[in-house]
Amino acid sequence: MPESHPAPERFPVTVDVVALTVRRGELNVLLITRLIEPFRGKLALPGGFVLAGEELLEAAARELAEETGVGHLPGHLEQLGSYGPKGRDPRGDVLTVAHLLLAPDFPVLAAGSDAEHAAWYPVAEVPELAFDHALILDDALERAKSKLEYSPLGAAFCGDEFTIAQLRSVYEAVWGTRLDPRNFHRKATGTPGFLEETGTMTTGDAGRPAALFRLAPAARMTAGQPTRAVLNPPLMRPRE
Amino acid sequence: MPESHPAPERFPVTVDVVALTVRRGELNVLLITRLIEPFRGKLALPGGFVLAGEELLEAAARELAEETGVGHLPGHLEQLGSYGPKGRDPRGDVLTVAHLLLAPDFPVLAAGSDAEHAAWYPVAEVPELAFDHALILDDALERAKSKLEYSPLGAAFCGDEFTIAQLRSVYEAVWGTRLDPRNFHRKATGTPGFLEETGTMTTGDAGRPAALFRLAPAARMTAGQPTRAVLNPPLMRPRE
DNA sequence: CCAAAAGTGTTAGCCGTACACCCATGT
DNA sequence: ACATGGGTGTACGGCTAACACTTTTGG
Repeated sequence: MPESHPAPERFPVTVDVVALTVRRGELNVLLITRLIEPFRGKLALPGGFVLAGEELLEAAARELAEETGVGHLPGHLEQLGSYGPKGRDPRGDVLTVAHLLLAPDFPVLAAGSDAEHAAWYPVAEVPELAFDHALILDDALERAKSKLEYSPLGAAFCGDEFTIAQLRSVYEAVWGTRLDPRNFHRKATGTPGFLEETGTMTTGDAGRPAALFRLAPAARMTAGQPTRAVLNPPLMRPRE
Repeated sequence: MPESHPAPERFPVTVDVVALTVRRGELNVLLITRLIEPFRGKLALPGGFVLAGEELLEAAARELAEETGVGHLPGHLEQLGSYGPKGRDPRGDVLTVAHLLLAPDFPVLAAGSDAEHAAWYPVAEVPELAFDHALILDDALERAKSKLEYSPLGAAFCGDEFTIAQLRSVYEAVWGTRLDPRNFHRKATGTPGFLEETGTMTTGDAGRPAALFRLAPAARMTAGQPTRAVLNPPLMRPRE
């Protein structure tokens, strides 16, 4: 923290959100189509300016709500990192604090605002993005992959209750690998403090009904703060 | 990225640096004594305003140099995370981007600037800090601990050349545990792409001379960017 | 010779992987 | 009956943890 000898420069500060979900077995990211310059017509991450009196997470949650129409925070939101301020926006220096949302598939407002239109895109098919958003997306994907190894946040992609197979398909989509259903089942159910059985079963699907699980209390959020609980030993993603 | 309907708020943006080193087997952090209000007389992390045209890392490196007198970046510097802007400074909203430096023990300028005086403090004995710096320090310590598990950055605490025992003492200091010298030796030297022998040996110490190592090329920085190389399998810290 | 630290060998047990096998439902 | 997916048992291999032991220096 400095004294004020050099007049403190002030920067416009934005928040961007990399919202990830799993749809039909594929990892998807929420992108908006820019209807204004710069980068008009290009895809970009949802985001916007931090307003006076706002915390970073608040601002990210607000921008997400404004651009998708979701009523409340649909999943787990955390800070990813900050980018800039130099050379990322042709209009001038802007610092952006990127955020990562891991959420179940939620509907985005069909008719976006007058300036932007949001939709899900499979990450494997994302075209060129505006600003430095391709870099931010890369970092977000890497963060998501490692989050799944060491934290119970894979469940953030599912609803409140889910089967082991649904959870496994999340891991497979995010990591881009196939996992052995039997070993995954044993590992997920056998990790203390991770899952708890609801007692109910699925029905109507093909095959034997599956037990429904939810996150164990120790693995859930604590007072709005992301849990520090760790999966130990980790669920390891196959390396290459 | 937004259109400009709401006049974009502009924030003063600072960078703070949590500089960690290992001295005499203890993890130490660089702190400055504040000579001006607010928090006059209290300890704080070194840091200061981001200037126009600066990147975040540049600003962090500049502040570090200004407050310690080091000529060049003495170790590995990376972004930790952003804090604020609300309620962290009594003078008004300030966004700060915290950084983490892992470095060998380097001397700090005895006579600091007119406003601040920097020195190393063992992390176990850090008293109350100014602003939200205690929170930032906690996050930095946690980050440092996990960095050692998955990256070769433990070596950033050592000089260019070091013995396995010196490297082990880094792990022990950061993790606050004792490690078996024999198993650590095997693991460190046996991990492909981590260390390479210099060919020279120490001399003059008690006991058998030790071989000197340096980081293998694959584990070093690439063009100023922190390496993404990963220790796989990780060097695991004992849990509890 | 003794202490001290470096480095190697060896073993037991845990855990991840692979895969055979049984269970319970929909059609 | 059969297909489909849920769930359990089991064996092998690699890795960690624990520790006995040898090597090489300084005092």
